[in-house]
Amino acid sequence: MSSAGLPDLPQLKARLFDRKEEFTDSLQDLLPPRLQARLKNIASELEFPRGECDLFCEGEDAHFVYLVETGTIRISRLSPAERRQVLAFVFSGGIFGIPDEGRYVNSAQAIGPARLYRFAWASFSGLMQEEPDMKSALLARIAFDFRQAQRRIAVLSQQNACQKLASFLLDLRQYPEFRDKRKGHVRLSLSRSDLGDYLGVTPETLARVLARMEALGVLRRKECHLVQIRDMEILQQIARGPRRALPQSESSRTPFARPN
Amino acid sequence: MSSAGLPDLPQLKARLFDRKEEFTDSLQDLLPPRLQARLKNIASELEFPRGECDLFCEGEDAHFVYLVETGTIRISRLSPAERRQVLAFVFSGGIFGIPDEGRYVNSAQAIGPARLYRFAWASFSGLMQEEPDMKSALLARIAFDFRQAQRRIAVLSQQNACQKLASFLLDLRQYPEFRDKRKGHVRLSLSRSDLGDYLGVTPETLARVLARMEALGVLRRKECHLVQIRDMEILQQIARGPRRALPQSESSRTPFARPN
DNA sequence: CGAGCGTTTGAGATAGCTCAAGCCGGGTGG
DNA sequence: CCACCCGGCTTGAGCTATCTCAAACGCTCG
Repeated sequence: MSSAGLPDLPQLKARLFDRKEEFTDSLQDLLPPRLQARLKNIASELEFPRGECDLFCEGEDAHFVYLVETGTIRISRLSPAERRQVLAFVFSGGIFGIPDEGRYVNSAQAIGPARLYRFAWASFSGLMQEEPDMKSALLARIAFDFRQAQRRIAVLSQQNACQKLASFLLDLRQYPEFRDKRKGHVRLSLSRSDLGDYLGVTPETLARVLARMEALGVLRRKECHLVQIRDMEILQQIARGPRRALPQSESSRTPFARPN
Repeated sequence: MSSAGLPDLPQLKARLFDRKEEFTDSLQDLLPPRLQARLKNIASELEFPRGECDLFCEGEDAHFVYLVETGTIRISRLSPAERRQVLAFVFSGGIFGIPDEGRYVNSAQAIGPARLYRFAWASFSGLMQEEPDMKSALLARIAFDFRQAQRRIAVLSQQNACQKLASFLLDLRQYPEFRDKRKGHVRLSLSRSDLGDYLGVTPETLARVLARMEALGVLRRKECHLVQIRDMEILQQIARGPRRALPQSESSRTPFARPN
């Protein structure tokens, strides 16, 4: 779009609480066909079956970068207290595995079936040196990921469990792979603990929050990995509302911040 | 360093809980002298007095990018519930104000005296198009910021108030501008609410946590913006420890997770 | 010297954690 | 085909860290 200057950087599409409907920022889409081809040239294609598959672990020497074609990749890190933090889920078009001083700083697993492109880091960075547009595309993508991370910072540190879940569900709707055929249905192809570790909440709390939302009529659990959003309006109100309602007064604004 | 491929990307130096002693990732340091000069050519220099100064607000049209020479910049965002989240503090060598679709997504204020370089976005991105190394440096810096954000995600969602404060203090030691002349002294040039909004904790809790740490002999409050670290060892243990100690058992591991 | 802001301390309320038990569904073996 | 078992999910009960509101304190600047 932006005619002058960088024709690539300003493509990013994430705002804090105002999500957009379309939401693609896949690396490929940022590249002209010629570069897509060059990229494919140095790629090897990987296919993963159902079930979890480790791709790499934090601390390992990093030889490859990955690009997601289909599926969901879990990027996580282990705290010294043995607790896992899920930093992000990477979907179609996302890139991951960029080294820091030659090593991976995070771990990555495919959860469920996935198709990936894998690039040797040497060829990948060589290609970037030859092709400035390649570098720009990566820059745009990382800037996008950075903004996503900033949104997560805000969500994690300000929102209560309900709000976090609501935010997550609203985020998911951006990704076509999660929308079920029937309108309003969202497929959670994640275990509760994956989701809990992502939202900074225990699986038990997650279950309770789901139950409460169901009681409120906001959603319905069809199977434990399929939920039907029944009231998008309220879901959004929940995500936007205050963490805690005013203790002794009307609960008019959000019917959720004070659940009892 | 890295001879083959990208001579710039792998320079990043942040690991999750294992901080390094030196910690510079300033944009300038990533540039050869020639480019530093070109950059300075398109810069205008800004000087701010003591006290808070707004640089820009989220939502505004973005015309400038900023580079910090000295001082501390607070990058923040307002949630729909009127609550401020401090996303980051930017120190010397940091860059901020990169637009998303032509707009700022965050707000920025100088807290305390500061010197900045300001670039018109058009010239800045033009320079990046001409000079691939410029683009690489920006890429490296944003990748660095991204990793910082990931660390913050882990800290915010796993750590309790004590741990967050401990982590913050340990982080600060990386930045020379915060080390007081006397060894072990750290100058908090931030208000308690700034720090609280950064750590996702109320100012009251922050005060209590400081008091507890003082009682434990980990640190001492000299003035309310100057603390002396008295036991670095324990401070690190606190930051690494579990969020909550095992309810009924020895408190041998960390003397802090269960404070009473 | 007083006003006013930022910090600290106190008291009570509460959301989310931990531990523990029940539940449900899918896969396996008889 | 059924019974069983196992892992993941849910529900329950109690506990605690942190929040909220409110008051005391103490600098700093008129």
